[in-house]
Amino acid sequence: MHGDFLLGKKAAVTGKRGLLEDMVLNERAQLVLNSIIENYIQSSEPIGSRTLSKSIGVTLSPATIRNIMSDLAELGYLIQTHTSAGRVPTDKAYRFYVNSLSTTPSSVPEQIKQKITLVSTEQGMQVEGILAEAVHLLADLTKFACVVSTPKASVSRLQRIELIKISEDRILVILVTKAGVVRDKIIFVKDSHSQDFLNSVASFLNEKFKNHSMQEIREKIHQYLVDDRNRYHDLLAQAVRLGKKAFELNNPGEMLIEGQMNLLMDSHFHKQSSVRSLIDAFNQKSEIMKILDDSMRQKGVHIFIGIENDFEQLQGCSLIMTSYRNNQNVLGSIGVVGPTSMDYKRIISMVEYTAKILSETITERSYD
Amino acid sequence: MHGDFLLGKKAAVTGKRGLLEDMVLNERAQLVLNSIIENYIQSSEPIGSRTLSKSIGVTLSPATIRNIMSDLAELGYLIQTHTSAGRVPTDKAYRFYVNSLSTTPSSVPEQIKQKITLVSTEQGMQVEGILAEAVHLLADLTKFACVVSTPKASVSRLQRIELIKISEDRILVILVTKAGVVRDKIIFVKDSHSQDFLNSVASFLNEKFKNHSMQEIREKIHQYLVDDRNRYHDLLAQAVRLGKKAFELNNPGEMLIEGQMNLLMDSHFHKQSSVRSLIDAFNQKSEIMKILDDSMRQKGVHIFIGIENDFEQLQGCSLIMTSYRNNQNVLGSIGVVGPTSMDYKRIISMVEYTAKILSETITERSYD
DNA sequence: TATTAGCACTACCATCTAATGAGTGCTAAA
DNA sequence: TTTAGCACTCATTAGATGGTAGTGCTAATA
Repeated sequence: MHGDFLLGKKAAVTGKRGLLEDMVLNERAQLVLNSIIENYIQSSEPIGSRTLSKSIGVTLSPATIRNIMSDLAELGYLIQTHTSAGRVPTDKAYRFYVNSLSTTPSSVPEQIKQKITLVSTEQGMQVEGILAEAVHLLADLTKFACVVSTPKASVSRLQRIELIKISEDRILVILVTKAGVVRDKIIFVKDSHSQDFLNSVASFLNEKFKNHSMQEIREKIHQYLVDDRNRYHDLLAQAVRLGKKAFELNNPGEMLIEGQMNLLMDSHFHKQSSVRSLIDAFNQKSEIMKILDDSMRQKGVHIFIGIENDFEQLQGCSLIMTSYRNNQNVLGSIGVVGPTSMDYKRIISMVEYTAKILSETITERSYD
Repeated sequence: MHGDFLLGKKAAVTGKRGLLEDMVLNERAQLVLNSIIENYIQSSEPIGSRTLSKSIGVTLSPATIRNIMSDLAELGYLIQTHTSAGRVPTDKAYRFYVNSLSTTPSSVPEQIKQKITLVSTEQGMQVEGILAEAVHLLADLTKFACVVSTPKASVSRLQRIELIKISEDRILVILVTKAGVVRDKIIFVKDSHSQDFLNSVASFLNEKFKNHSMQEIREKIHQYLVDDRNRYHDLLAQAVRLGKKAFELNNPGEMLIEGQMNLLMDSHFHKQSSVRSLIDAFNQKSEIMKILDDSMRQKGVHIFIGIENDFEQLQGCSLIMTSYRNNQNVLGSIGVVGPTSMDYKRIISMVEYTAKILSETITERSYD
């Protein structure tokens, strides 16, 4: 088998070719591969041996490069669109590239830093407005599609609850969280309550639960409910009953998408007929929401390259996701959806920095 | 000058060719023109005389039709993409077509009626959620882009105001309108107030202004401010001062857009390089907002065909807009953005019917 | 033994050509 | 007034061609 000589010392020593975790590309192969990837990211065109032999730093003849490329192809890092075309990186290659990037954290160019500022905060805007601005900004800078999830109410702590009588059987619940998010919903009740009574209930709930997380509150209410002692106390009993409904989480979580049109303009998607599947992808918000939720739970930037996406319709894309937070909690996540051949270095740094600024802005805004 | 014979009796009698309002196309010309338009709407391809002579009901030879077409072209109803191509309707032709449609109000096919139902109302969703569903539905049915403006706070009447202390200098204002819209914003104050005090102020404002429109409230507050008598009453004075800030309208009004991607898929925009300008159009939300606002003030369906749009970037599109309302007020508007060659009959009826259902749903939801 | 030069081969791409066909305008006949 | 006939136009398509950028393989070289 050819290709063996690309493997680093470890593999050479062990000689076991099947053990992939022990196999490392040798230095020259890495150089060639990275060079191909970076060239391709720039030009979006298949890279040939001659082109590469010029652009690469080291002097290697086209023929040598051809040998290396041939082996890299055999290992699954490169493919050819047709026999006489140059080579194009595979998802596996991008993964390799991105992994090698992550060792050296990229710095954001000062020029871009200046562009990433959020002004909405000055206009008395609420969290949602700030998120809208952030995602718009990111879409504008990257020229890809960007998504952001709105803060999960469940992780945030209660600032205040209001109960407003709408009709005999409807009550408007307004929840204000410490993170600066205002959520409202209608609950339906069997017995009519006066607004005065609702005020008492609300002030009871406020007193009892202020600064507690929604999760905690739900648990405490559950405890109250199973606890017999409270039955004789009418206000308490009603408060708990209403509170249960009020704090039930039933909003599936929302997200903002911006710059979908950018993607459709992108030549990578334009050429392929994958446009349709992209559109479908963005219409199925629940799937994208799932990805955003996942990357909320992890630290740092999270990257999904092509086939790595669980969501099939996005397997032609790469996703770069990260979370944002206030000083207390991780609130949600923000990220970019673009072609697999995106400029990872640049985009990662932009997403990272935008999330940082967003976190700072929202922290400022928090009600603590 | 040829073409004269197409003009109806009126014009023939007066003989004045310059007076366009007196000039009417004769019956046969109308038949041909409408036939061309309907054919083109279906096929999206230039219509030739032979094709038309077959599809048209009356027996007219291709040659005759050619003569008529030639004259219609001269009058500005048709153009050719190149000398030996069939004819394509102009914006003027669509305007003629749409005007002739409006005399016979179109009925919505039962099949489509069934599809236009809003389910979000069952899940305790608020107005914004219902709007989101409506616009999504419309985009899905029409396969074009759809927009809807959220209810203007100013036209709606106050249900309740809440003031929540956030920090020493920030107060969260929550406005609940009768239309079922909850709006929140932060106001900044110089002097710190206790939450108790804010509660008093809020209950004063609620008592004083409940059921009044925001517009009225602003006027009344203005009166209070210029009225000297109130200076001695501290609570009142503070309430008015805070109320002024709280009721200041500073939200530019929001809108939801859905199905932009549909447009980019549409062959009409794909062929032309007008895609870029479309993207720009949707990024400049203020312009679209203006159109939505305008059509809020008028009754019935409002149609803008191509060049008729004031907003230059949309001059390659047609817009079909109408307003929605609760039982008290017109709240906002909803509509479709599509190619000028859209199936007006179908789309108009869909927009009309969706707005009707939306109005009914929101009326049900209103807090009266 | 690793590298390189040379060569035959492949497939895409832009350009050109010719044929096709749908359409027009014009004129003369019905 | 309508229609048939004819010459003409122009977009589209299919083949043909040369150029180019790439490959793989082999033999020579360091």
